[in-house]
Amino acid sequence: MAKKSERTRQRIIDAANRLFYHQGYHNTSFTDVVDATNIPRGNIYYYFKTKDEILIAAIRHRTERISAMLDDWSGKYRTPIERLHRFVNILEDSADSLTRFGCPMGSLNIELGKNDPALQEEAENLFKVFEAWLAEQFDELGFAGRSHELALRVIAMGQGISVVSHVHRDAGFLRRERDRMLSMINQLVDGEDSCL
Amino acid sequence: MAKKSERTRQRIIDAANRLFYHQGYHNTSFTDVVDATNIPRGNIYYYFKTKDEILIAAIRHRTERISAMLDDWSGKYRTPIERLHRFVNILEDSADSLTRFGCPMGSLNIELGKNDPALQEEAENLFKVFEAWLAEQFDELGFAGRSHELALRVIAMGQGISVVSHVHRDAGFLRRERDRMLSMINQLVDGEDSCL
DNA sequence: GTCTATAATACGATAGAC
DNA sequence: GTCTATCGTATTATAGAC
Repeated sequence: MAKKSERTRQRIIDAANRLFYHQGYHNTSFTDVVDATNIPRGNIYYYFKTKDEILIAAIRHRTERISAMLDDWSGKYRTPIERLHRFVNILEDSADSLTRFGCPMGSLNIELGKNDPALQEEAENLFKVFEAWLAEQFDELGFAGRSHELALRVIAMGQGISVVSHVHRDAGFLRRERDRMLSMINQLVDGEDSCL
Repeated sequence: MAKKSERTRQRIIDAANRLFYHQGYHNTSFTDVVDATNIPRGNIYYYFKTKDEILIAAIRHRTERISAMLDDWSGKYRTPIERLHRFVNILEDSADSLTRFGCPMGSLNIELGKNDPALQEEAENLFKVFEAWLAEQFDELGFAGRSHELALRVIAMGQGISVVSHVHRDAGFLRRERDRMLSMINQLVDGEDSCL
């Protein structure tokens, strides 16, 4: 079992990640993290020198979790098409939170991109991990020449769907568009003109 | 000519709109507005009782400007297809700022949607105005049954493109995807299967 | 209507006892 | 390593002179 100090550190990161997602980074205060964890201020400062450091640790933790998830999917699903379907079904798995709070990585990047270039660069990795994995799948499907382009397009579709469903609090739109994305992927694999 | 007090009020709204777009609402302080306008604090509070009131006035002003722009386009362009092309070309007109700061209405809605429901409802109108206008164009094209669905989809595509180009600071992606959107609209009008 | 001074509080961060 | 008390500053907002 991990040391207690490691678990404390992780509790801070988990609470911060949730707060930054639900409230936004600049709208979340240090006191919010204290209250959410019941860990005293000074103790949190023992683990992280600044609020920015908490954010960076939170982003890195998210990135690692996503990497692990994608590795798992690469092992669990044998064909690229199954993997792409699994990816698109994130929209279903997270329909409620996407509708309420937007996409965690999209909303964070947009907030940080405005005025915090160093932090946004860290958050950009969340996208890069997904995009590299998606591009692998398109490579395997024989779209080597434009696999990255297809990956970006799939990500952009997911982002657009998340934004609109969030703006209107409309999970129905999200689910309808998810179904469309699944069809488009099927069409691409079947060699039809698929709009992707 | 408008009264001086009206012009002062408008100067506050314009500066706030710019700051909220470039820095985000919660990351913009009252002092930022003071510094940007050179209008003393007390004077700004004479026009707006709270920071939230400045935001609401700024959103309403944006909404009115968009409405006026769309009315102008409805008069200036005679066919729905020309109007849809004009809409998509926003991506070209604003390529630089979209890449640097994201979409003004998308990023604002995402920020406010997290924790400020009353303010987000106001910001949602920015989307509704665009969507109603787009739906009119699809109605005129003979897609009456699904004109709102098509409008939402066009908006979602624009949002997704904006997010991805902002995240990677990649105006090239934005321009390539804009071209694709124009083709998709042409295909839709030509009766081809267009993915829209 | 215009502007300065300042109140009241929230913020990120530190000092130092234990 | 843990925790409390507090510093210095930035924040939104107000009071009140002009």
